[in-house]
Amino acid sequence: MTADPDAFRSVRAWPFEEAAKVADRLAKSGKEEAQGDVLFETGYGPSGLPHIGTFGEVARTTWVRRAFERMTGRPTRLLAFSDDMDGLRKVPDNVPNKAMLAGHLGKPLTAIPDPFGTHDSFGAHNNARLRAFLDAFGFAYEFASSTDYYRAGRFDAALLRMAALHDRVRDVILPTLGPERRATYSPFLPIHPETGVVMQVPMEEVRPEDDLLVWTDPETGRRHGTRITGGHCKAQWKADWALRWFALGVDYEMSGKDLIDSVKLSSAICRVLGGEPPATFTYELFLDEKGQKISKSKGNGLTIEEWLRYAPPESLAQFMFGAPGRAKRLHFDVIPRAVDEYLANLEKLKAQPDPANPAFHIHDGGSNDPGSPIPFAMLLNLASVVNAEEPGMLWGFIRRYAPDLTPESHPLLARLAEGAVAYYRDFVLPTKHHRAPTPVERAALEDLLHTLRALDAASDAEAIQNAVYEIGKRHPFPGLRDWFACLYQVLLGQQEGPRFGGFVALYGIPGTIGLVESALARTGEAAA
RNA sequence: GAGCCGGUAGCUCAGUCGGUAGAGCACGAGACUUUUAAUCUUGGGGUCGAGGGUUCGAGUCCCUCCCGGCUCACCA
Repeated sequence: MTADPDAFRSVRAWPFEEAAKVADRLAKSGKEEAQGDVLFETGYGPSGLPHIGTFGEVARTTWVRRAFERMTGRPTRLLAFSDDMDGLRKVPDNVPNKAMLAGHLGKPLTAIPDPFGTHDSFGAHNNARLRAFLDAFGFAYEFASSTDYYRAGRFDAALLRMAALHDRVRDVILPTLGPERRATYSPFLPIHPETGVVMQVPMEEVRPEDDLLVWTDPETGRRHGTRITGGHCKAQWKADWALRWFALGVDYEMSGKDLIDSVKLSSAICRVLGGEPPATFTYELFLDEKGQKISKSKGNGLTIEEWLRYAPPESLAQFMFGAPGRAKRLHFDVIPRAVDEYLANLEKLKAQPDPANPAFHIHDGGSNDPGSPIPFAMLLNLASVVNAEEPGMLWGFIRRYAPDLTPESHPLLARLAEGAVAYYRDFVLPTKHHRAPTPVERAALEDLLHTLRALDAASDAEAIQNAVYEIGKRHPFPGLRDWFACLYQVLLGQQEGPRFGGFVALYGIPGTIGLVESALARTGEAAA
């Protein structure tokens, strides 16, 4: 597609609307020609490991970034910024060596040994996890470590400027704090020269001309002088965000609605420093199936591993694309719908590259993926009907439906078949109830057992079906329907089922014999 | 207290530029048949949360209110 700014401006898709915001901001601020790359940022807290929200934020930011490139033709960068210099507040639950970590509370994550023992520091470990996560999805980004940036002096000029404007920055922040914090608050957090702890103490003197902060350790009563620059102090969170925006010239950053106040405050600080805050975007948080908020400690909601167990990442991207400004329920039940929406959009994309199509963004403009001619919902249904234990059973039916489909020709379909089997195994199978046979049914099943053992292993579905049908007629069932209902309820544990001969042919005669044997061995209440 | 999002069929939701209210599921009826359905056809079901405004015309735009959910007011 040729870059035609006005055409893309009118596209009814939120990434283009966001891209227009970025373009307008650049035009207004006069940065249009001044600097080169337009900078998009996503930020990461120190303690959190990458999760499903991380995927959403990076995917969404990437879509805005690409839309902006199409709209303006300008080069961009995506900075994945890790706030790894932040002090460790509490020992996380999900790590080894908790006692060791407890001895390092308050220190920057990059100054704490790695509890996993695989990296130079806890911060480095978390950073590696983040990068591996982003790489696994093929995101294009540039990683940034806060510690590295501070130490390399990339914030020095901005820090000195913030020191020179110390009172004005405080004036912006203080009204938002409670009276207790207000008394001691400083946007500067010096690193203790002896303990290495990130200190939250009042500044007695802020002397940018001497590159010096003066403060007192409340524990020892000793006064310290700490350099402002060179990584000897860091900025408190909201000031830190503003400092970063100002120093790096961040043009776009999105965040959850829990950070609305922080965005406002950091924007105000950024302006005090003399910068223009980035174009920002607030997305809604996700809820679980009951409408409760997703909380890692509660364990509700859905992890990204769980989603990918049942469906490919494109379907998760489809989910993340839809209505970011709306609170959406994120649980297992939304997966089939997201998959089928994605499949439909993929087909539309292949027919015509429409920038309003979510798949256009997910595939950065186009795709020649053969997709899946079979909807995921149908595969799930099929998996349940045939009691699918592995994808090959689904493929037996798929080939009958469309002989030219193979896992090789349609890898996405193959992935969906695997997901459907997993979904069936995890959600449908546990609810199945194999009832015990009645005396009449027991006799018929024994008859079936002998018949199956006598059958030629190469018998086709029709021959098996006829044999099963004859057994039903030999025994005193009120109707043949009851014989087949017995087969489904006793053997498969479900109310309905596939044509039985076809099922046996696919499932195998030995396997079916096993089902009958275990059903006959089962004791317990017979159905009335 | 401040802010964000929502309220449309029994359920989950879609509804584009303001132009005669839609889908899926569920439910009802029918067709097909060696029991079945990855089959087909079809039906019923709506105060679009309430009120006002703009308009020839409002689910849609504006204002007020009600209800529900969430977030922030300590830290990041």
